[in-house]
Amino acid sequence: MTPFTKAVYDVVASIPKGKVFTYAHVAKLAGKAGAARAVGNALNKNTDFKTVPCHRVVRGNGKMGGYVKGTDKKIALLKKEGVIIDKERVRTSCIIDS
DNA sequence: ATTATGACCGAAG
DNA sequence: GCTTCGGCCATAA
Repeated sequence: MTPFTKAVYDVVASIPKGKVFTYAHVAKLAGKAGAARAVGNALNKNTDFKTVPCHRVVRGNGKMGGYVKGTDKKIALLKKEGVIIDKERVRTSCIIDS
């Protein structure tokens, strides 16, 4: 595991319940702003939502990125946690992209 | 060092 | 709205 990946995990693990981060935002908090693509790559190798709730990370436009179980399962989990979903899309109000 | 890859992003049609 | 294209970045080989 690389330092960047570790940073990404730490950030993702700090995402509050009922809210979601964008890949770009996670990248920025990880110290590598703009490395959204690299973030997705790191999450792809570790789909442990027990230690890393990767289902709380969505794309900049609110659409789903990827998920081992499929975007539908990811949406179901988010809704279950209290995140509002609009037609396969996360409500902007629930996305933390400061 | 160079090439290839991927859960991305923004602009253009 | 959606699709396509070019550009970004960290990793692996």
